[in-house]
Amino acid sequence: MTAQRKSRSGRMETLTAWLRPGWFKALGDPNRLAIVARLACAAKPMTVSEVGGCCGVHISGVSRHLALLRAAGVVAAEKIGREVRYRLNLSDLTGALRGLADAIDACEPSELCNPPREGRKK
Amino acid sequence: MTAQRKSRSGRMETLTAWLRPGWFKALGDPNRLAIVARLACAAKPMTVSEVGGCCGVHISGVSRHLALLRAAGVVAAEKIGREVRYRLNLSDLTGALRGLADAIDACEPSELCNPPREGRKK
DNA sequence: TCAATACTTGCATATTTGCGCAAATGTGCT
DNA sequence: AGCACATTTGCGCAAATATGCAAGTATTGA
Repeated sequence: MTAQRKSRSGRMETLTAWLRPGWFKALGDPNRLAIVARLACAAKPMTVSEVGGCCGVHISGVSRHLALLRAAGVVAAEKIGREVRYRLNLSDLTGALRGLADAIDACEPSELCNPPREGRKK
Repeated sequence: MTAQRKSRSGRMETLTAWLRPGWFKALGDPNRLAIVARLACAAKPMTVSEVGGCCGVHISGVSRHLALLRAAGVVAAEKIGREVRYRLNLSDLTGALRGLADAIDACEPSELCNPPREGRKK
């Protein structure tokens, strides 16, 4: 059993569980961040076309960005008729941020933190 | 004056101030995350060679990763003799994570969140 | 049924990125 | 000075990524 302890927000966590490259990678693009920002301030879920207005990218690119954010768990999608409404995964997102912060604080100089593997081939 | 309010952690913040692509990009690589994890659990600052053990990458690659993390403000470096000791920017890191979480929570459906520009040309 | 609308996906292209190797730089030691 | 060790940097390559355009798939409405 690895050393863990109650965090500020009352969860148990291990650092590496929060260190997901794909998650950060999803947020590591200016246009995707613009999309996230746009969704964060939206009163309600937005369609792809609506979201598209926030960055000067072709609608197909926006669609791809949203798909990627969805795959990373940053946003959620719901298909309604011929349109798809995207919204920020609010609690997951803030939960991940605070969880990671807590995990870093709670990190003891003993647990060997092994790298998450997910990236390129070599 | 844009709408802001005291956050859970007592700071004032705007969402876009925390949404820095370069920061997420720095953390969006498996090997760099491994490095971060390694440094997080380290009792004291580590040299490049020491850090290198945590991921199967040539030492020059590790050096580059650390330089990138440093440029992003994730780690700090101190040159001591012929070696360079890297450590996690602990408070900055957790502060950014919680600050962003707070900013997202505090985000009102009114402030237009304009995209941070930093990425590729077009 | 037909056309318009909303979104996704295949493809080609340009750019970025991660990597190893070798050379360069910097520092300590004898 | 001469040498070993630590780190950085130039270079080239292969893989990944972002993007636009065009074609494909649904779905709505006339």
